[in-house]
Amino acid sequence: MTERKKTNEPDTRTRIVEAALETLREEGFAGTTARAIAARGGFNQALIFYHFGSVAALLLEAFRATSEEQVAKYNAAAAEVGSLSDLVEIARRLHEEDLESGAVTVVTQLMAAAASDPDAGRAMLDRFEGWIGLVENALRGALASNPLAALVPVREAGYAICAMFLGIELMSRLDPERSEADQVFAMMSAMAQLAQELLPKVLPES
Amino acid sequence: MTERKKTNEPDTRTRIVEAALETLREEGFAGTTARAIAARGGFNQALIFYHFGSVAALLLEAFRATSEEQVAKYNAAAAEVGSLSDLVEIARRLHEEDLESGAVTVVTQLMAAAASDPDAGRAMLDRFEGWIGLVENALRGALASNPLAALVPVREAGYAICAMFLGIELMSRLDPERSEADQVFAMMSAMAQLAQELLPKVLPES
DNA sequence: GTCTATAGTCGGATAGAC
DNA sequence: GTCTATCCGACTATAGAC
Repeated sequence: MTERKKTNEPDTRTRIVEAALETLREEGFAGTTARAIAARGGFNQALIFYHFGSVAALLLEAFRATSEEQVAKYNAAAAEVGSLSDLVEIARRLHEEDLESGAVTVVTQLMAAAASDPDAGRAMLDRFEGWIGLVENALRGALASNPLAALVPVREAGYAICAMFLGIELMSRLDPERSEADQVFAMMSAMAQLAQELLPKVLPES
Repeated sequence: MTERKKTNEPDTRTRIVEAALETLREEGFAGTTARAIAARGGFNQALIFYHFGSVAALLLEAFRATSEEQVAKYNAAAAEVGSLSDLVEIARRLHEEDLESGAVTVVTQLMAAAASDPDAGRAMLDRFEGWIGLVENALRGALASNPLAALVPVREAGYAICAMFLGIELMSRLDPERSEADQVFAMMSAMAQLAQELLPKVLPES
């Protein structure tokens, strides 16, 4: 990795990665060309090939960077999860922040694009493992004081929750004004509340 | 609509729509060009523009066609749903059939592509309403004999289930060999079973 | 490391013959 | 309705000056 100077200016690689993410978010995968990225970031198109070799390699690196950043950010929050309600609340907050940052939108765009390229698909899945693990951890915390813990396979549930989150993001972006994500999170919050109240009555402590 | 001849040969519009869906499934959105569609279907590229005006218009029409077909097909099954377990089983079957047909993969590809085009996004969302309604109906059937019915808002739950399904499809396509969809459906089946056994004990009949 | 310029390819779309 | 031929713009990627 290149040394970071003590200036406020990010180095070129970082600027390129950030412009790539921004383009992916605003223009979608199909609109994320070397020219579009360079125009958005205000640098020369040829720099992308000098620094990353190809647009595809840049996008993979950009996904790695944003995944690491986001997972680190939410892992702290996940460690504090003590109930299903907490878990829903984190998900809600992540969604809300994504309306601005588009970090998850970037994931759905890259996943859809990688669906027809086995190598890219495998690479994406490897990197997405961090997200699933994040949810698994949060889920373990959420179930710690719940008799349901013995009955819910955390891996599968984490996978399913990630899937739902991606799907909500995909649908919400189609027409943000008609997004029903808020109501969905409210519903899940109510369900979590219900599960916490009712389950102890019917399940014995393990 | 053009009259259907009494031959086994589908008319040209149909052939084009089918080639477009096949291309979308095999090559992804980025690879779905007029030339690729024509090559796959064995017809002339110019026919796409003669019959549909543009590639984008063709894809929208293709989505309409496949959605209507799939929703009609599964609406019959949805009407028979009498429990949460039935609902999970339908979802599992749809997923299994999608491994072959790719009908849902097409939806995720078109949704991701439409994310950066507000007009296309709204059109996609309108047409996706049929899928949400399908799940809503199945859910009503699943909850009919369950005290949970009074507590679960069917619209939100239907939306969430659709989202999860799309997400599972998106993730599964990245590397079909590493797909965890089967385990996820098994987990949901167990949860449905559990809900059916336990909830009546703790919720009064409404 | 960053720039300009350009080669080479592929895409949407149309004109016009049949 | 279907074909051939083609225009033209946009793309990735590279060569080479600075």
